[in-house]
Amino acid sequence: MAAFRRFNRYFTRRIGVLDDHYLGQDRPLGEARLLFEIGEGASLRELRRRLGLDAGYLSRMTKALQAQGLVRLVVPAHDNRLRLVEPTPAGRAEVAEQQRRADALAAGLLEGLGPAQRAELTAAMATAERLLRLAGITVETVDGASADARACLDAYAADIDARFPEGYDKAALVRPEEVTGDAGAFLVAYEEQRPVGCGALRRLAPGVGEIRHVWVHPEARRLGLARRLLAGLEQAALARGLAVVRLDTHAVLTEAQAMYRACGYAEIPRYNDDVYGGHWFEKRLRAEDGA
Amino acid sequence: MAAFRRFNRYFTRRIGVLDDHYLGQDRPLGEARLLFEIGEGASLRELRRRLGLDAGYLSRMTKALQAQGLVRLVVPAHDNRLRLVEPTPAGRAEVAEQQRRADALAAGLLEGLGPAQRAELTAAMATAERLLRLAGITVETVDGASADARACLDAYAADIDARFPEGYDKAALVRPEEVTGDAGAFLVAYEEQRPVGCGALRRLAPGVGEIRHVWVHPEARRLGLARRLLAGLEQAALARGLAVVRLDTHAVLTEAQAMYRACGYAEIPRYNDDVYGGHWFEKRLRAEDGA
DNA sequence: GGAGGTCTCTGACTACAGTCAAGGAATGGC
DNA sequence: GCCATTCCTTGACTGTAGTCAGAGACCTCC
Repeated sequence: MAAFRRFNRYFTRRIGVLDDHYLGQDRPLGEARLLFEIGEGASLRELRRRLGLDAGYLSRMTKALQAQGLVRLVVPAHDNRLRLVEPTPAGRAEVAEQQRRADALAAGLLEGLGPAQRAELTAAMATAERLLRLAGITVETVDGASADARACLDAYAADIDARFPEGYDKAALVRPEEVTGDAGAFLVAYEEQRPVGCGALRRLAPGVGEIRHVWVHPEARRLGLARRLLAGLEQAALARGLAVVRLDTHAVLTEAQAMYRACGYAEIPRYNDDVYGGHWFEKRLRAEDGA
Repeated sequence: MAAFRRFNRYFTRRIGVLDDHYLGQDRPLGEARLLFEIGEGASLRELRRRLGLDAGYLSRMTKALQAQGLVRLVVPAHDNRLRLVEPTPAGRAEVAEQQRRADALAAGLLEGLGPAQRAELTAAMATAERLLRLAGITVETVDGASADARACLDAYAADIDARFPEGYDKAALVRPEEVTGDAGAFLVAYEEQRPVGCGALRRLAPGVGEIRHVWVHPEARRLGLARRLLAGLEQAALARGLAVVRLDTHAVLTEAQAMYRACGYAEIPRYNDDVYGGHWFEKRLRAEDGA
């Protein structure tokens, strides 16, 4: 804990401040950040949400960037209230220059290290980033019909539709009422208010639950999030008096199968007529599981 | 490199900004930082140097803190121009509250992690900090009579005086002219403009140099800095046509002996009449050493 | 006993970051 | 067709950070 705070202080002082300062250089920091966030184009609404800025403040900064010839404002056809901000060639060049400067700064910071030390540093940072991200993700029970739940399921369906040789029919997804209240549960994992994973639990038979649709956003994989979702679903099952949970996976999802085995699931014979099923698993839950 | 920048961005956004923001809370960030830096008391001059602030700005902020009853200004007896800033009990309480808040924030960030994951995170951060610090340290050749060189040698002498059972007589230190120009070299390692280590090279005989006074500040140990200093001295020796370097160490400095062996030094018979010598080492240099 | 330098304080600024409220234009639901 | 809502813009502010120049008190060195 003390070590954590120590690192934070040291790192912020050495890198954080510098980074921002050099990035802006000849331009107010707010504008530089905004320009960077615009990227290849974004709506003002989106930028306001993402950066948490006041509408008036954002409007003015955007105008300033426009006056400098760095961005263009266009009105989208489908909604005349909105404004899309797009970088001009000059704006793109400016961002590239920002990146170049930041890279040069980073290179300068690493100058004193040999290749082996750099590799060690990179590995340590990757580990720290992975764990910090995982620490920042919260798993919440939401209504199966909520927008976030539907968005996750849509992404899940699109994801496996691309991976299954036979595709995936969205009609096979759980219905909201199956995962609500006593019947079951729907969990969504949030990273900085953005849903990045989900999992569903439904009642299969008395005392037996089924786990379905465990999914993690591609950008949030390899953090250990699927295990957290699984543990949360197991806890939800126990809370509903379901001492046994089952699930099936498609034959192509080999990593998923490995994870279920590692989490105490044992392969069992086919228990349903799911057309996508290739492997069936079961786990008997005890109170300490999913804690 | 990309990973490095990625981590910087992520970390700054997640931790750095928050940290500062929460720290200040009901007080301008500048004042909060200043109060923290004052610690148990400091002179305005010192604070100005350390924080890189404008004299007028600092004066005003200090006055503001004084008006809030958080610090006291006293004039030191030895120089009436200076002002010492000391925290009042209320100021101390304020800093403690800052710390408490920052700790709570950090604890909140780590909440989602189990003990094993926390340990992994802490280890990764310690590694990253060690390497970043090492990367930020520069080794420079300075005049043996310079203030920094003398400060390092004084610290070195005090250090080993405490460790040698028989104490240490400063008369045994190299004289500035022995480590100047063609005769030898004096290296000082700087971390953020502060000298944190040194090493001396002098000519012992034609083609033979002697390395002396390799020292690292207690707060900069275990970074691998002694090896860098040693490599720098070897390079300096080669540049002066000294293909062989020797050195001696006291019997109690066992870590130093291990380091010399690891760096290619072989123990040899006594080659001088140094009263502090307990082990004598030699290394034949090749062009690639010390590069 | 100056002369030159150091240290602090004060006044007068500037720029950036951010907030609040009013209002116009457009949209969507009824 | 109306009304509430959304989205953006504009004007009027506030507070913080930071700079610059001048002046007074004091110190050190010669």
